[in-house]
Amino acid sequence: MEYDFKEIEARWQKYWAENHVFKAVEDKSKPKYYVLDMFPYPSGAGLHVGHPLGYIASDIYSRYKRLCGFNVLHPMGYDAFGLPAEQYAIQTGQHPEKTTTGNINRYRGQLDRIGFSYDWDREVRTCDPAYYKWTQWAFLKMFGSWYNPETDKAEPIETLVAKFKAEGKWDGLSEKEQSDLLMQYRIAYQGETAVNWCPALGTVLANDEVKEGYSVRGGHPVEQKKMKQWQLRVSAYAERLLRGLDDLDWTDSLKDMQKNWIGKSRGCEMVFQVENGDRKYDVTIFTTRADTVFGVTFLVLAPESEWVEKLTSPEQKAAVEEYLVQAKKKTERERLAETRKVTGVFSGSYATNPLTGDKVPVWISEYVLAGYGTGAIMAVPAHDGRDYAFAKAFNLPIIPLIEGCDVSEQSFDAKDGIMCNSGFLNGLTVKEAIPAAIKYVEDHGLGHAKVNYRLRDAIFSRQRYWGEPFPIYYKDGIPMPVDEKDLPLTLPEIDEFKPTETGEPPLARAKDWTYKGYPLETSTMPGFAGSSAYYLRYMDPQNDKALVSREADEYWRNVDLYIGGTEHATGHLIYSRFWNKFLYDLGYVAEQEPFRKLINQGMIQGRSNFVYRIIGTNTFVSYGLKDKYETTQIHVNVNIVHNDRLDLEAFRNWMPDYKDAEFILENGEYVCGWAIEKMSKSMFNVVNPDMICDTYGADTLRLYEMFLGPLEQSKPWDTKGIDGVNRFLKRLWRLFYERDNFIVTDEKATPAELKTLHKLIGKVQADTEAFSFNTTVAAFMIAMNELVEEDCHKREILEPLVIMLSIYCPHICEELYHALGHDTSVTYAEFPEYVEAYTVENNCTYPVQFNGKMRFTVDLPKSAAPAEVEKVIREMPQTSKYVGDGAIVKVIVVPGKIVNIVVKQ
RNA sequence: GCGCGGGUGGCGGAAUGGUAGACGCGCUAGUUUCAGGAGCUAGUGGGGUAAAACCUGUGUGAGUUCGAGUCUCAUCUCGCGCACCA
Repeated sequence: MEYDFKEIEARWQKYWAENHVFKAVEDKSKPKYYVLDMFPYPSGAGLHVGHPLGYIASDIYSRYKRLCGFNVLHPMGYDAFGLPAEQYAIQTGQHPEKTTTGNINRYRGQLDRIGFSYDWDREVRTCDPAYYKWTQWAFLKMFGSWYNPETDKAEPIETLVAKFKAEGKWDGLSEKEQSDLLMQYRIAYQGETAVNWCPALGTVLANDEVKEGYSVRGGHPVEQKKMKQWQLRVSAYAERLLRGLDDLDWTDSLKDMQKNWIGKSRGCEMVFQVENGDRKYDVTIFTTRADTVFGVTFLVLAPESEWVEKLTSPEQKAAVEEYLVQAKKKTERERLAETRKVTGVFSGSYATNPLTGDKVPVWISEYVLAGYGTGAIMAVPAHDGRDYAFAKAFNLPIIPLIEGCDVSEQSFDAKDGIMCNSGFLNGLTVKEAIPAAIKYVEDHGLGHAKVNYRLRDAIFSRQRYWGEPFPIYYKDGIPMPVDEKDLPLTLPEIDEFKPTETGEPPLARAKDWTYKGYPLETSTMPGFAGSSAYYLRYMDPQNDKALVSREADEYWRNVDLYIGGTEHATGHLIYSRFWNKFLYDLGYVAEQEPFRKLINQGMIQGRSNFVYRIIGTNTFVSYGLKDKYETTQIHVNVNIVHNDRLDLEAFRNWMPDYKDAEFILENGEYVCGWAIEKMSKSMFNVVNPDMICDTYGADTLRLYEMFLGPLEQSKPWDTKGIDGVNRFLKRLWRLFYERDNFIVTDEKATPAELKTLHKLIGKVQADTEAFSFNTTVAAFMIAMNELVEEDCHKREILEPLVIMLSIYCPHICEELYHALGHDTSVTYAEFPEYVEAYTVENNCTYPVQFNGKMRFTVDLPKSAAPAEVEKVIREMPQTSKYVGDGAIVKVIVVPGKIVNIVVKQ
């Protein structure tokens, strides 16, 4: 009987589905384990071989945990709202729901072939009204809540109203005024800010959706624009999001990314009095270097700062306005490109240094950001590189404040040295001077210590169709929440998916888009809305009374292992944590943090192949000979290349242009060049998992993806290496079958066979728990080589082997497990127990004393020549003069030969 | 500029401070087969030898150690993230 993977895989996949083998049911008698993949956006291109990498890893771990006796929750779903389906809809008129459903079905088909152990009964789709009901529900909760700084958590807005009433600030306000007041406190609020506007997409974008001035999706230019938008008060959670990282089992690099994004900085706000003619204003600045206040030689305002208008003198008005116009015209991209170019304009007014009484000019410059701190800074050119560049460009004074520093060429930014020219701070180190200066400022009522965060509130509106509608309507212009009982507020049908002629979002096209006779909000929610709490929904996906029931939530709690790409570090992974903390504050979920352990799988890159066409001909020259000709390098479809050898016939048939291609061969073959590039259609290097499943089977695919290298590393896909793991499975099969005969016996295993097995058990256990899947696969191969060598066909060895291997190759192992006489799925088997005694059985440990003080333990195989060992021990005192009392000496011996002496304290 | 990871054969990659290159691909030779993008056996870092011995070897340079791919410092280089955040 041959290893017929196609038949085997199809049969067991059907069996698993029909018997709901992977169904997760709350079971308080078992410990839970929640393994989650970042659910995919179902794009039109389908899966390539890089996508399932993380899914395979999480599946292996899920199956491992099941064998270890855990009740495993391992669900899957789709992040189904999003721009590409909508862009496609605009071009073709095809409803996004239709394309999305089509893509989901295609994804499901591809996923099913790989043999994942998902509980598909728990599938969620973010575009399903039964699902986005709870996205809208969470939004309503955020709209109806505020962040109470005293209790340091979110609370219902009613507690704030009560507070206002008690303070006499509420009664007497009009309905509009009350709404406006509360809007400044709500967790989900509407506010006017500078947003990333993408004209090509016709929508605003969040900070993490923009990269280097272009939209992440589509790569269209993005500009800054002031607009009224829905926002989430993520910034209120900055400190908790930062502190929460400490308890998480995430990589340091990912934590650093989040820390960086949150951007906490401790400093001090200080008030400078500014005179514009005879009018006086108090301008507050933010600085982390309060100690340098004696070196302030000017102030700088952000161009968008509200102070600009008030502090511009009549004489400078024209110049300032000219500058503002110039600054506004620039796109975000141009600003970035001119990062080091210094621009600015004098406002005409002067500020008084609160410590020295000196008068310094107030300038306006782009290098100060309106959105951070107070939008105004005190400039200390001697000790800040940016201020220095500005001072040099506009010829402003530079006062050094640290003994012995040289500021003739560049500023001295380091935070060390002794202060000088600084009044009462003279003689202190910088590290002493900072708190001393802040204390002085506070004591004299000139300002106060202040912590700032770079984390901004999340822009939550999108001017698009294919997203969750906001459950908000406008009563005489006042935003009002839709009643909870009327959720979900489903997306209306519209005839076209473009914005309206007047530039309104597509929802404005909907007929009767009203609630209680009032107009509804026409924006929709962004992509991250639906993905922020999906892990909670999996716990209780059919519940129509709550996002998740208390019972389900208290059993599953949070995700124990989350696997996904690093691209979500500052988007989804921040928003989800925020969302979860908010729900925690209101008592809806049991855990503060959603994802306990997180692993970022690396990208699988493509391996492109090239052919070399001699210029002006249709002749292609083999790689080794190409330097003798003038050639152009052309991408060739990797699927018609094997081991870098071109299939000439397939090449001629590939494209009409190559029908009559001629070849210059080396050794009778056409050798292609190659390079590692991103896997993409345009480079003809996309490898489809379906194709691998057809040729080699899902078990081989799973094994090979893990074997490629460490999970977290990026690595190239190279189909040619797959033969090795495929061979491994064929050899496994041959341990069970010889032709049509089942050859497994009940014979007792030999010590050598037991050693092979238990070495493997130990390695599989340790490496799987450490997520080192590539070395685990290698361990299986080593064991296989030994078993083939030993010609072992014994149940005692093969059964535990099959159980362990089933986490990697479930289909073939299910088949073999049943062949061994079992009638339940291998999923319900137990992970074999590791017995150390079997693996050290061949070694001897000799404790040795020297001079009655030292003890040597000599650990060596039996086969080592005793005379040789004795000699070493005798000679040791001479060769090991460094050995102290109580040291343990270990002699490492390979058969017959002493290799090294180890000393351990 | 700041922060975080990496540099090991022809390739992907292994190595609790202790035989560097596991395992796999590729390659070489042999063998088997009607055939194969098939199976089996042996070899495979470089130099050296008939074969051994031997020499050399983990980006570069120092250091710690009886012993360093691994630890420390410096340096070069690649990748990623943030980026006028005061």
